[in-house]
Amino acid sequence: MLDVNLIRQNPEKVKEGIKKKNYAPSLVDEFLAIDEEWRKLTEETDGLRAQQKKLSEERKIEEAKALKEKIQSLEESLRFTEEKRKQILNKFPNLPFEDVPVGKDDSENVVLKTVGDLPKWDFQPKNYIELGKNLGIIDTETASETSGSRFGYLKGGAAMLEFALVKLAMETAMKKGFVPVVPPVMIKSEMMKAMGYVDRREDQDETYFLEKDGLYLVGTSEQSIGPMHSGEIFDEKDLPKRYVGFSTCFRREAGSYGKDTKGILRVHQFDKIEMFSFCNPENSGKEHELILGIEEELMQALKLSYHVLRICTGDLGSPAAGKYDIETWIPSENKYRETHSTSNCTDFQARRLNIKYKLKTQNSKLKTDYVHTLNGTAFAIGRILIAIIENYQQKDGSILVPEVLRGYMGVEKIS
RNA sequence: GGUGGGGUGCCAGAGCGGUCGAAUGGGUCUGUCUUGAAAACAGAUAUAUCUGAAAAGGUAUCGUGGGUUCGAAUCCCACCCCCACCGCCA
Repeated sequence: MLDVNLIRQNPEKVKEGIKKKNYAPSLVDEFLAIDEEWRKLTEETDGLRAQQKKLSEERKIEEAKALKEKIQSLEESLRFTEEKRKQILNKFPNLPFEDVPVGKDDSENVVLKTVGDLPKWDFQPKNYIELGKNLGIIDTETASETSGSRFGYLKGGAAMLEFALVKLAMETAMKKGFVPVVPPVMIKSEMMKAMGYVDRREDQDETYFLEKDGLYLVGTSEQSIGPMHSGEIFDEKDLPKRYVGFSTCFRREAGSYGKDTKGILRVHQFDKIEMFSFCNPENSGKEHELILGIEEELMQALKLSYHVLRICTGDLGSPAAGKYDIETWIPSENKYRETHSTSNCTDFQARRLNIKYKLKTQNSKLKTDYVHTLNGTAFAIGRILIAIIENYQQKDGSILVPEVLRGYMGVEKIS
């Protein structure tokens, strides 16, 4: 949610910001109009209520009675207007930081740096689907029988790789003060809304909703970690609050028919380790760098080639003000593909979740302000598995286990 | 799934139709006292929103949403959540 006062006082700036994110600037005018109406109604209703209260206290029951109907009808239109106002306000995306490159979509993201060498082979490398099938560690055919398209079984070495990756990611993040969490994967709709993922039709189509229970399946553990502190006020000294969550993630992939239909790159269900941080607004820039740093550390530990992208305004998504992606080299596609993403959502989610912190002002008075929230992928299992399998393949079709994972795996090779 | 109990401010806990934004205790903060601290004493201590330059004032908030009433923390309805026990279950 955006700060109402920002829209009122700085409509041009807000227009400019949302336009960069491909939202219609007219949203601002729409809001200002309804806001004006809402204020008028509020003032009127409050005045009448004050009158009624006074009469009531003086036991002028008849006179108070006369006001009742008027107030009730005013309250009704106030409720209606309020609801509409809220709806419009919720349509606003977070504003991008000034230094985010302006662009219409993912084609205009900017490569910040490229790290690691591309693998070289003296044989014809295979893609992970073939490798995984031959080794019997990835099975999408059986999965399509049991569950339909875009599902997969990870077996044997692939399953063991997952657990090794989880352990590595958890341990790495824990060293930086992240508390490990296994969160619920079903959350209430109000929490999903607060995280800013179901405001628009397109977003709704992406999530699974359990009608009978009124619960959403999370698309990332960010959605259930954010609400952990909903309604809380932190002491300044308790920030940052860092979590690293492991959870299964569910995505309908409704808008991606025909895209990446084979294999496990784009599936309805995968496991992911996700970092999440609640922090002092002053430090959110630094915190973002920290999270990106951990992602890179993990990539370097796996010795995979990757590059870091600064995501442009048009590709940011609703809650983020700034975002980096890491794309990892996928030999069979001869290109880098997205494996990690980290966003600074500033106070956008905190406003709706109502998460604040107490700070001392200069004259040592206490006041509260919203925290900033950030999230970032440690490992998205399916995708990082693909990268490992392809980049570490051997001539005989076996997969060398990356050195850092051998201790967890107990083997050097998957064959 | 069943039965019973319950959700009140930072915490504990009273209130069960008006004078209640809410007793009392604890905590926290400020001041007095003190070389310093403790103790004692005095005072302060919610949030949101509207009007206003400000001072100030209005309104709303006792799990959530409706309703009854001139008036609701208090009565009614629905929902959510928590606790205990029973059943089922990894």
